[in-house]
Amino acid sequence: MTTNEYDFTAIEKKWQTYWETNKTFKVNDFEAGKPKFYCLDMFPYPSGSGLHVGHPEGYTATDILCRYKRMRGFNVLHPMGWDAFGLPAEQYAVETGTHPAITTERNINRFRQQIKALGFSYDWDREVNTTDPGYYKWTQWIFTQLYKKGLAYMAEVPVNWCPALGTVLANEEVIDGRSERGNHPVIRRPMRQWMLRITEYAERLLADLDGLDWPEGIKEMQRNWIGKSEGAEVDFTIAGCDEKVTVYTTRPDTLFGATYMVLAPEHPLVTRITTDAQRTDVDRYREEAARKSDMDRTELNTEKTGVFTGAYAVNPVTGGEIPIWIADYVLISYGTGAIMAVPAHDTRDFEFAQTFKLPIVCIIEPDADEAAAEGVSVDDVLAGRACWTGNGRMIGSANSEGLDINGMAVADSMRVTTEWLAARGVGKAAVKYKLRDWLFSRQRYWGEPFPVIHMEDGSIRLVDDNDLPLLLPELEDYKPTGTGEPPLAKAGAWLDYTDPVTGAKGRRETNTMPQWAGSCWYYLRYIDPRNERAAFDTAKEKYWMPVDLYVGGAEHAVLHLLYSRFWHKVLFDLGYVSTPEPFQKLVNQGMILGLSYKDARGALVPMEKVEQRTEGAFHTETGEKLVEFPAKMSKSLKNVVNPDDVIREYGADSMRLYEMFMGPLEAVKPWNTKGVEGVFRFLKRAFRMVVEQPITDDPLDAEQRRLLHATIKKVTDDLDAMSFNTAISQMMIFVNGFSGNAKPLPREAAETFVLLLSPFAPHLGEELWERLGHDKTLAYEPWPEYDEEYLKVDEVEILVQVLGKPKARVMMPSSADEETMQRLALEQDAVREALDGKTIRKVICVPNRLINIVAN
RNA sequence: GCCAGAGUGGUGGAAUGGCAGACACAGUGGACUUAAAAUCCACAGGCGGGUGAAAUCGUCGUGGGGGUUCGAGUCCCCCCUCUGGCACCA
Repeated sequence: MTTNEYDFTAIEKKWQTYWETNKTFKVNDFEAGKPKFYCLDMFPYPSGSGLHVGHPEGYTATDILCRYKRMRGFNVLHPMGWDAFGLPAEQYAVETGTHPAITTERNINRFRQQIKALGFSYDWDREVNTTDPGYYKWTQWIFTQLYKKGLAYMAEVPVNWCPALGTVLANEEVIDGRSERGNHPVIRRPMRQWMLRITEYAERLLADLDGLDWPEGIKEMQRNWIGKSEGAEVDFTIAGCDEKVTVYTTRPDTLFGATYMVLAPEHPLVTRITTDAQRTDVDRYREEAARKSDMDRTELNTEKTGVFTGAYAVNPVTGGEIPIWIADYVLISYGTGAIMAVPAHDTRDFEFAQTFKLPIVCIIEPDADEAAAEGVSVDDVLAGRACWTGNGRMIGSANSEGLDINGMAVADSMRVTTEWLAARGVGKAAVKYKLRDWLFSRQRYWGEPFPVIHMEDGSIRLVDDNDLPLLLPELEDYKPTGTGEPPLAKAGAWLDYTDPVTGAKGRRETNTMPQWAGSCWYYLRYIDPRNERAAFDTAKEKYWMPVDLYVGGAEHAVLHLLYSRFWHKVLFDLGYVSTPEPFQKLVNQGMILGLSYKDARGALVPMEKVEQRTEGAFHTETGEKLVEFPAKMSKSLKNVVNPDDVIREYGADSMRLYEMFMGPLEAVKPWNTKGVEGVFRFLKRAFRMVVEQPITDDPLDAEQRRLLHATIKKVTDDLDAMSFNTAISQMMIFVNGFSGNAKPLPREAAETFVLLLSPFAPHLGEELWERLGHDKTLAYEPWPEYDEEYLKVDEVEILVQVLGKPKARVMMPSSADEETMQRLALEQDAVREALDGKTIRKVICVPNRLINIVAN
């Protein structure tokens, strides 16, 4: 076995077996005297196509950190599991007749084997699987907790129905009117569905973002998604009847400019206030709007449409009557579903008013400078010919009942108006969120069954905790029914329920939970994965939580991360978890793009049609010269890189190292297999350096010691900052310095280097450690320390600049003071020449760096 | 349209306001070899001048334009391009 070849296949197999049989990475709860470090990867959906190179990117980063933290004395929790419910397995089942449970198991086995081949230091005893009844028992239990707390309810809601998938989708799963998965058309349709009251947590989900160490961009996306706005609700009475309409506005101060009102077509008041003369038009418009999908409603946003109801509302500040219209640019689902239109100062209202010739009254005189900068004529705005949404001075905004906000600044005028309205009982300050309640049911087979029974008397009963898990029934036919009825409606006897005591009958819920359910709390199950009495032990939870580092793709910025935070807060309120937030620090790894080329038109060319010649890449058919243009890996472009191939060719350590060497973890980076060869060469050199060069016990010389300690410092600092690429560069510099034909290698340098390298290339690290004469794993060896003293050098090259231009480079003692530096600099011929005939005005000395002489 | 993030050699990328291009990839030249692979050594931003060839030298250069500074890839203002997200949310 001991050869002087870098036989990565044998080495990697040997150490993977060693770690597995010795349970090297088994982690104990409550390890005394060690700080804890909970490091979490977003667990994968085990698809049929196996791991792609994007998966190991984040996993490698966390694995390096975990190995580093162990060596720094931390008790590290680093688990892995499977997010295995979901649509692809079910669709595959429909197509091939293979039960999803079978496909899922097969895919999981493949994923596990591929992940293990990369040598990650997971504690495999803590593996979880969301489709395991022992796991989803507790997903169902959490649902019952939500229900008991009043956070789960059923409602008839207009949903995103996808006929092709035979299911409804959450708003977040619909992109431009099509399904996120599969890109099928989605239409709106009312259905009775389970909803979760995430809106009740909107304020806390927003406020608690501030304390999280997450990328600013992700936090901002969540803030935008929650979409808090502050304003006022204002009541308008309807002329000639007892009804009133409440509108929501963020600008109550513009009430004097409200010249009409618009209700969403679905607003319940529309039928009651519409006059007979207008009824035909209104009904027709409402029907059209109902048929339109969200996509149609937003796509056609160039032209405003609407219909007059024939009714009038009374403006509470002016007493004037304003016409009430309906238009689909007002959404029933936001605010109160009704707005007061201020066309002079709102672009949408302005467009609508122009289309339908409605009055436009200016009540903000634009700030002259700002208007000029925007290219807007103040006269046009004052005359109602142009819209002004910028700053200005309130005008024409006073009434005879004590409200006068003319000339006030915006903040004041809003406050005064709201107070005036509140005093008369016709308005109040209000806060609104864009966030909607979470549509939580799906018409699918492969998901967690709801632990719910619909009793014959119409009541809803939860399955008793002792009867959980409610197992998903075996079905022959899990095709969607097409009617919106879920596949579980075909489950026969499974559906029937009879109360063992009273004999009351009921039918089980046939919807299943969305894929997000299982992933909402998996990080808690890792803490105590085999607990049969509880989802997790609270003492263990208290020990491990919160997650110290969570790494995954940015595609989960709002969905998974918002849902998880919501469930966590509910569990927190119920006393089951000890922290208000689950994930203290979050890092998003960037996507890895595939190598691809585009032609002169900019069209991407599949890799099979690209021919490499010495002068570059060419199209095999047209002969056209192509330019490199990295693109998302896809089957159609034939640029997908399979980790198995890379491991076979170069080994897992090279794969790991390359993924980290490509660039910053967060950046989007193109894959280039040539780059793997580069790090592979580095590992081979490192191997030969330790194995072939004679190891001596001689002390290091000053230069060697400096390089060794500089490397410890750089690698340590870079690991703390997660700058893996520059840490690897430094190790390359180290090897460039120490390797060489038969050059003696001091033992201290060899051992230290192996320890530094081991988190990155753990198999090679262990192998070299063993060859250096150690008989047990290096996984818990103390991390090397550096000494600043050794980093110092006696002499440094100082750049001498004259007027900022480099003129000379001079070796100077590193301790040289400013006077010495200046004296030595002025001795240089080139410097004297440059200063000839000039007077020195100023000398800037940067110790150990440069000296700049300013003269004229 | 709005909100983030990013633009540096042929390529990936590096650089507490202090010599831009570390470290790699691709490339070129050389050594070893019957040959290739592997390995090792050297060169390597553009332009110009220079030379047998070099060194040396000059000059331009971090998306574009301004500014602050002795000094800007880095800080400030404006603009352009790309990527991601949101999008009639009153």
